[in-house]
Amino acid sequence: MDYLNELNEPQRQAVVNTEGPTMVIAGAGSGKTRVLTFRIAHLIHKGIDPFQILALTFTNKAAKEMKARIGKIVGESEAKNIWMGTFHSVFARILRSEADRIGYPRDFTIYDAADAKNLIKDIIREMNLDEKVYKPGLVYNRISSAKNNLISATSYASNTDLEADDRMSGKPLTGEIYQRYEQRCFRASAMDFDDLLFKTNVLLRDFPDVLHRYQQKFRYILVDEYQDTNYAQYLIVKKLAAMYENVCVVGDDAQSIYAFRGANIQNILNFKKDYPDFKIFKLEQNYRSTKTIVHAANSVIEKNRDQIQKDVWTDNEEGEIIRVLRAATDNEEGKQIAADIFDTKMNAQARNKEFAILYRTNAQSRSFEEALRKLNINYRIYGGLSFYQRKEIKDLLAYFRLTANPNDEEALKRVINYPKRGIGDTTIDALILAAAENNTGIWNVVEMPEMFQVRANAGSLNKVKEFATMIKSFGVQLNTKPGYELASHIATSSGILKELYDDKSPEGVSRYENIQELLNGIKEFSEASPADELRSLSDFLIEVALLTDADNEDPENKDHVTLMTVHSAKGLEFPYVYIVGMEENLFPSQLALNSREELEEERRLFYVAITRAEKRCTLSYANTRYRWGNLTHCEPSRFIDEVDSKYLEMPPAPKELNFDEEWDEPSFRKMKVPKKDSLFEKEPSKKAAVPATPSPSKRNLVKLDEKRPATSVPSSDSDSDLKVGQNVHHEKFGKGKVIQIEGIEPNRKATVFFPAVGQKQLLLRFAKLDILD
DNA sequence: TGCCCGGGTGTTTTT
DNA sequence: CACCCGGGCA
Repeated sequence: MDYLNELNEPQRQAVVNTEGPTMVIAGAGSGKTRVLTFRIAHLIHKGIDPFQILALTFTNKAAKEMKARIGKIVGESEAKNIWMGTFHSVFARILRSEADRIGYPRDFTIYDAADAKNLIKDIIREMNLDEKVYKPGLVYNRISSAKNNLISATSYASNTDLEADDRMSGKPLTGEIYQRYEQRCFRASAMDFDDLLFKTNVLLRDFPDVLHRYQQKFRYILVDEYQDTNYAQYLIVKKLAAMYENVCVVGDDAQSIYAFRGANIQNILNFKKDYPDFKIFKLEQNYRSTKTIVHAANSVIEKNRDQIQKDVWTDNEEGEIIRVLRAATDNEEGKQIAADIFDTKMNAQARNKEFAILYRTNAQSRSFEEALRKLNINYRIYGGLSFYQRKEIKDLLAYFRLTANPNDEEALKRVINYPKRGIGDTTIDALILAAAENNTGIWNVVEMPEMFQVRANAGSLNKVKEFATMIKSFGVQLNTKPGYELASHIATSSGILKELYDDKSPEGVSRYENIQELLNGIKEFSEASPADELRSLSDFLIEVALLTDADNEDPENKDHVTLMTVHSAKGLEFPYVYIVGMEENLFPSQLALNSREELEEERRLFYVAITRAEKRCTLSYANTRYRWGNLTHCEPSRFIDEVDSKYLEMPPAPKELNFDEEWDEPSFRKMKVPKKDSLFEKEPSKKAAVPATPSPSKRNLVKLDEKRPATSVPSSDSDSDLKVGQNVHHEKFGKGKVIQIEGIEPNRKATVFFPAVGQKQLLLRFAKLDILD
C-alpha cells in the first residue's frame, strides 16, 4: 500500500479512517480527489467488495476519471464494479430497476429541461393562462425547486405559504400547473431531472424493503462536492447510510456555488447533528497554486461572513503577480486575451491546453472565440448548446425515445410529422384533443384512432396509423438487436437520414455528420459493454439523457484552450487562467446583488475561479460591452478591489484619451478611481488639490443609467483653486503646467502641458491633479 | 401547409 | 443582438 506514502498526514488520516461517519473539509487544490480515490482504493484493498461502494460525484466526467484512477491502483476489473456516478445517473439506474414499484415502466423517458418547459407551456395554454404572466421557464424553476425540497404537487397545492407566494407574484395557479405537469409526466412515463431525485426519495420512503436492500448493499457511501447537494440528495444519502453509517462526505463550503439550484450549505452543518460522533479531517495544504494565487484567493473569501474556519496555505513558490487587464470593449477584451495567450505560448513554451478562459455567463464566449480563431489557436467551448441539444440529434433521439417508450409525448410531438409525412397541426391537435377527452395518452389515440372519435379525415388518420406501425416495428427489436443496429435502422427507416442527406447546404452537411457521430457514439457504447451483456438502445438513452458536453471529450485533438463558465470549471485546474468580464452587474451578476447571501455566493464563485489557476491568474474587464443588443458601459467588478492589492498589478492607463468628444466615457472615469482597498479606506484622500470626484469608492460612482446625477458633481468651488499658470502633478502624466481653464461645472476642463507626454485636456471632475505651488 | 416577416422579449450559473 | 412566436400570404 505504498500509495499511502504519497499523502500528507491529514490526507492519510482521511484515507485510512474508513469506518463511521466522516467529513473531509478540503480547501481548494488540497488533493480532495486524491483522497477520495485513495480512500476507495484503500477500501478495496481491505477486501471490501466494489459492489458495496457507492460514490457520488458532481459530474459524470469526475466519476469517469476517478474510476480510471482507482483502476490504476486496484485493477480495472475491480474498479468497474463500483457504483460511481452523479446522483442523477446512479439513481436513474436504480429507479429503472425498481420502476414497477412506483408505477413506471422500466424504459421510462428522462425529460430534459427543454421537454419539461415545452410540456409546461402546453399546460399553460390548455388552461388558457397568459404565457406572458406564467412564463414556462419560471414556472419550471419553481416546480424544480419544489421537487428539490421534496414538496410534491399535492402538498404544493395545499400549502398556503406557497399559494400566498404565487398569488403575490400574480401566478396563483402555479400549484395546479404543477399537479397537471406531474400527471402528464406520469402518463408519458417520463421523469424530469428533479424527479430522478424526488422519485428516489419516494421509493426509499414508501418501500421499506427496497430501502433495506440498498442500505444493505451500500456499505460504504462517499459523496463528493457535498457543499453542493440539495435537500433531496441529502435525504437520499442519509437514508441509505442509516444502516452502516459508513458515510464520507467531502466538500468545501467556500466553493459552494449552486444555491440557485437548491444546494444547501446547511447540509454540511447538519452532518454534525445527524452523526454526532463523526470524524472530521481538514485538508488545508494547497498543492495546486502559487503562494500569490492562494493568498489572493484567501484575501477574497475572508470577506464572506458565512464560512467554516480554515487556513489554506501552500509550500509552492511565490509565483507571478495577478494582472488586471482593461479593454475598451468586449471585442478588445477577446483580442487582448488571445494575444496574451499567444505571447505566453511563445515565451513560456506553453501548450493550448494549459490555458483556460473563465467567464460568468455562456454568452460571453463569442469575442474570445473570434479572437482565438483569428490567431489560429485551437479552443473548445464547454457548456452552452451541447451536442445532444442540437435539433437533428434531438430529433433522432426522439425516435429512439418513442421506440423505447411510446407514451413519451414530447418525443411523439417532435417526430410525428418529421420528416414530413402529411400529419399536420390540425390532425395533431385533433389527436391531442381526443386524448384529453378520453382521458388517455396520445399514443393510445395514435395507435387506434378509430376508438376515440378523432375529428380528422380518414386519409390523415391512415398516415397516423402508418406512423404508429413504424414505431411499433422498431419497438419489437428493442431487446433483440444491439443498440447500434437498431439505431441505424431507425435513422434510415424514419427517413431522417435521407432528409438530411438531401440537404446539401453546409448546415445540412454538418447535421448529417452529427447524426453519423451520434450513431458512432452508440456503436462505441454498445461495444464498450462486457461481452456477456447486450446493451440496448434504451440503455443508451438513460445514459445519454444525463450526459453533458463535458462528458464527450474526444481523445485526439486535445490540445485546445478551454472556454467555460466558472461554474463548469469547478474541480478543474489549469496553469494559466483568465477570469474575464470582471465587471459590476456581470460578475457579480446583477441578479445577485439583492442580498448578502447571493453576493457571498458570487464571491465564492470568484474564489473558485481564482483557485483554478496553478501558475498564473489574470483578471480582465471591458469598459463597454454589448448587452442585449446595445452598447453598455461597465464598471470594474468590486471583486477586483477585494483582492489584496499587493497581489495585483493594475492596468496601465489607456494610451490615448480623447477628452474633447467623449469626456464622460467610463474608460476615462475609471482610470481616476482609487483602485485599491477603496472599501476599507479609512481616511478620505489627503491629496488636496482638485478632488474631482468626491467619492471614496467606486460604489459611489455614477450608475450607468442615471446620467451624471447631481451628486457626482462637486458642489464646492474647490477647482477655483486651480489657476492658469500653476504647476500641477498628475498621477499618470507627471508634472505639468496649466495653460487654460474653460467650461462650467460639471464639465469644467483644464488644458495642461506635460513635458513628458505633451498637451492634454483634462476634465476636472475626474482628473486628480495635485497643485504643486 | 409552409414560408417569411415583424415585433416582442429576454440573460446567470447546471444535473 | 438573437431567438421565438404569431400572423399574413402564397
